[in-house]
Formats: sequence, C-alpha cells, structure tokens
Amino acid sequence: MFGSLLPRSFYERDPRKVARELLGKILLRDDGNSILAGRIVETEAYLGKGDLAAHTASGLTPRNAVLFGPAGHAYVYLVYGMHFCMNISCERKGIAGCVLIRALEPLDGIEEMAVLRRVTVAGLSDAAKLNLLSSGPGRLCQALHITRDKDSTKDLTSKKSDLRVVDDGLAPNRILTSPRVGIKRSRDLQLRYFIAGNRFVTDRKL
DNA sequence: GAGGAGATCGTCT
DNA sequence: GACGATCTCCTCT
Repeated sequence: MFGSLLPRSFYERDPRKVARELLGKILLRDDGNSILAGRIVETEAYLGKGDLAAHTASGLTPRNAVLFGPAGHAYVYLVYGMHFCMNISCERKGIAGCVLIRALEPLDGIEEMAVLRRVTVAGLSDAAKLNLLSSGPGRLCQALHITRDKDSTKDLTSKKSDLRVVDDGLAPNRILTSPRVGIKRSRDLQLRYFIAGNRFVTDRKL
C-alpha cells in the first residue's frame, strides 16, 4: 500500500550512495495490528574504512557484528544511556558500513506515534507537535517503537519483517550535504544528507 | 529563541 | 572507570 520493498541489492553499495538514495523512501512499522510510517528526510553515512566516528572504526566487536554481516539489516544501539539510534547495514558481507536514520516526516499512525512519544498537546501548534514526533534519531526510534532488544539485527528486506523500507516513487527535489551531527572524530567528512527545505530535518547549529 | 545542565547505561579500555 | 552518532527541561534574554 505504500510502495515496493527495497531489495537487499539496494543496500549492498557504498553507504554514501545508500544514504543519499534513502531520502524520500518510507520507513514502515507494520506489526499486523497497526501501521506506523514516516518518510526518511535525513540520513548519515558511516564508512567501513577511514571513518573514525563509525562504531566499526576499531574493528569487529560483539556489538557491531551486524554491520559486518549482510546488507539491509537493522543495527540499533543505545546512546547516552537513554536513547536508541537506528542504522541499516550496507556493503557486502565482511565489509562494514551503515546508514543512520536521523529524521522522518510522519505519514501514517500519527496519533499512535504521539502516544509513544508522549507528546503533550498543551500550548503547541499542530505543526510543532508533528515536529517533535520523529525529528531526531532518538525521537524516531521512540515514535516507531524501535528498540535494540526487539529490532536490532532484523532483516529490513524481508516481506515478513514488521520493520521495512519501501519506495513509493517520490523522489526528493533537492538534496544537501553537511558534516555529521554530534560526533568528534572525522568531522571533516560531509556525510550527512537531507532534503532541502524539509521542515522535519533536525535543525542544529553545525 | 538560545544556551546550559542533567539524565542514565552499555560498551570498551 | 570513562564516555557517547541525544533529548528534555529549565533559565535567561
């Protein structure tokens, strides 16, 4: 109903290409009872080689093993002890690389997202409320109920998966790049991608 | 609107 | 034992 499922071959490429082309695609949580969906408007690429900010910079560990496995799998981890971040593994098996999903434009299941996010309505405009739902890696995980225990290592290219990425054919008009947000190492790399002018892109000083 | 502080825990050194 | 790919709340302007 939202479009065609992205195949594994889509992810078996350089994370920079995948990050750019994921913009405009739809991240879907479909557990059979309800559907939560958002359009991807902001991503970051993390490379296998020469990228000190990547979790794989110091090699294979039990935590990051999924990033060395087949492409198209979810890598969910906890940051700052309280927020989850969701990545999708890229490249072929044995080569590390991933794309971090940083922001979504809410499309469907908005009321349930608001409940999951515990967005309080008092004193906020509808536009402001929507913005609080899924603008930011921690926020979108909460809005789509993505957790490490439940979703990490999940295959996003499987029709049976309750977490998938689909393509409805809508391509973004203009894509911009910038340095990535919140990292100290490899800051010089322009690996953040976002849809120009989209109001759900996280608004941070860079 | 901007800026600072605190929350909180898995992972690696 | 230190620290991090963040968010929220509070204060000040």
